[in-house]
Amino acid sequence: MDRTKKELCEECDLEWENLKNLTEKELEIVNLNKFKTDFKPGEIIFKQGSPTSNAVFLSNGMAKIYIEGFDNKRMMVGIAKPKQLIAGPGTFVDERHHYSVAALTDVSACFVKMDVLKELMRQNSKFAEGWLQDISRKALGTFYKFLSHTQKKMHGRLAETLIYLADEVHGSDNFTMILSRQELGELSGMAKESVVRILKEFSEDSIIDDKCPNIKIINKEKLIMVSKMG
Amino acid sequence: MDRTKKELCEECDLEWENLKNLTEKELEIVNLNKFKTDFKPGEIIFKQGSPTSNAVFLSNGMAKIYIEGFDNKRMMVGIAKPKQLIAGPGTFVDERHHYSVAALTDVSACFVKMDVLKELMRQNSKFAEGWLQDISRKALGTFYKFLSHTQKKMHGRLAETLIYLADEVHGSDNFTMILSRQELGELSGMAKESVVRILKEFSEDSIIDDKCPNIKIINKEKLIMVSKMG
DNA sequence: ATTCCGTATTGATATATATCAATACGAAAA
DNA sequence: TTTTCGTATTGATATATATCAATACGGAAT
Repeated sequence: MDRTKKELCEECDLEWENLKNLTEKELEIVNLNKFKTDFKPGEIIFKQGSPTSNAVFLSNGMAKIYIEGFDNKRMMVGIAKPKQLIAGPGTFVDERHHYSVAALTDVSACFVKMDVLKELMRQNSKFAEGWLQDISRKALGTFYKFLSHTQKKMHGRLAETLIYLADEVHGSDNFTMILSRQELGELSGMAKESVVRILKEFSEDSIIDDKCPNIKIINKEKLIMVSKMG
Repeated sequence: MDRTKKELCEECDLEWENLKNLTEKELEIVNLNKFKTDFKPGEIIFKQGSPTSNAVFLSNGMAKIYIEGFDNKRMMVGIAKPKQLIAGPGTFVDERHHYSVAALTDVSACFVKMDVLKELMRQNSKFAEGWLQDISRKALGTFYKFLSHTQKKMHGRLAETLIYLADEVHGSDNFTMILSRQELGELSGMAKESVVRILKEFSEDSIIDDKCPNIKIINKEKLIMVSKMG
């Protein structure tokens, strides 16, 4: 992590959808109160338990969002990409992060003072509503993930995870797997060995093509079928 | 359900904490746009998939909030009490309920037009912020429940559920169990038979005293211990 | 009081899944 | 090139938990 690099990053101004609800003047304030930092793979962007003093936007790269639970076990919540606000639900509750975020690839991140965003939220009701929408959408996502973890079996959950990676993260059925088997397990709620075995089954059934760091979904229909209660 | 009973219900004006952020005038608007309905145990207050046209506040009684998942299985999210806003995360996303709510006891509920609340949210930034806090707090709760379902074993989850019922729902270690074993299972993520067996163990270990509809937590320390990774 | 029906309880069994242990592989370092 | 080390893979086994089946219980209806 290189905190010396502190500069304006014009290129990520309008990344978060909700920033479009700000006026020129308000956006200016945001620009004056942000700074950029770079991270290498594996480096922690912020840590569970630390104060939510800044909101984070990735301008480049991907990061994993995860909770450090009991017994040193981790639960991965999802993968953060550019255009998203990363600021946990603790922001409006206890001003503490309730999960950690770590870079998966090279990452450029913009930090924006949370006080500034909160103040803008109070001034601009469109912005407030957008933020409500953002939080709601994420809560809903967590909800459904919770449901599938509770009710689906491993095959279904792993299929779901692959679909998530293809559709939501990479936007393609042919992508480079940036997660280790361990991490895939943390994301789909199973042991790494189970990930390996099921991935192998999917390969044998010609549902996916798993060439080391590259994953290609061959039979999406079947994968979707498995994900719905496989 | 008796929809003919439509009257102002003065007694529940200030129940939801966030309503305190409204002015007299704004509160007046809320009062003009609400109506009261009564429900009997088992009756559905609103159903998953239906439009979020109204926010609901209970002025009396308790209700279960649950998701109807795959394969007719249910997942109970929690128990709603008076003083709380019941309006799922769909409100700001797709204007659909993502869970159902059904009365567990006799219930009196106030329905308030969602459009009215949303408009007030746009006018009054304190109210908007309060709503953000409310949603965040709930999201955080879901988060931790998710974590414990993923990482704890049955004993820990059931202990946690009992603590939830005592502390959050009834405010006493001595309460009447309003949930069936089936429902207890839906709330703690296990089969009803498992609930029965573990409850019996807790009784044998003198952690609880289970006299049919009444539950008394005798050894809270031990129950807490079990809940933390039992 | 007797019947009836849903829920609770109990025991036996099946199944999903984690854990443990051993080995293989592949990239970085020497 | 060889060594080293973390990750991946595979197989064997243990364990948690669900499911199935039978019975018991308690309140509502007759």
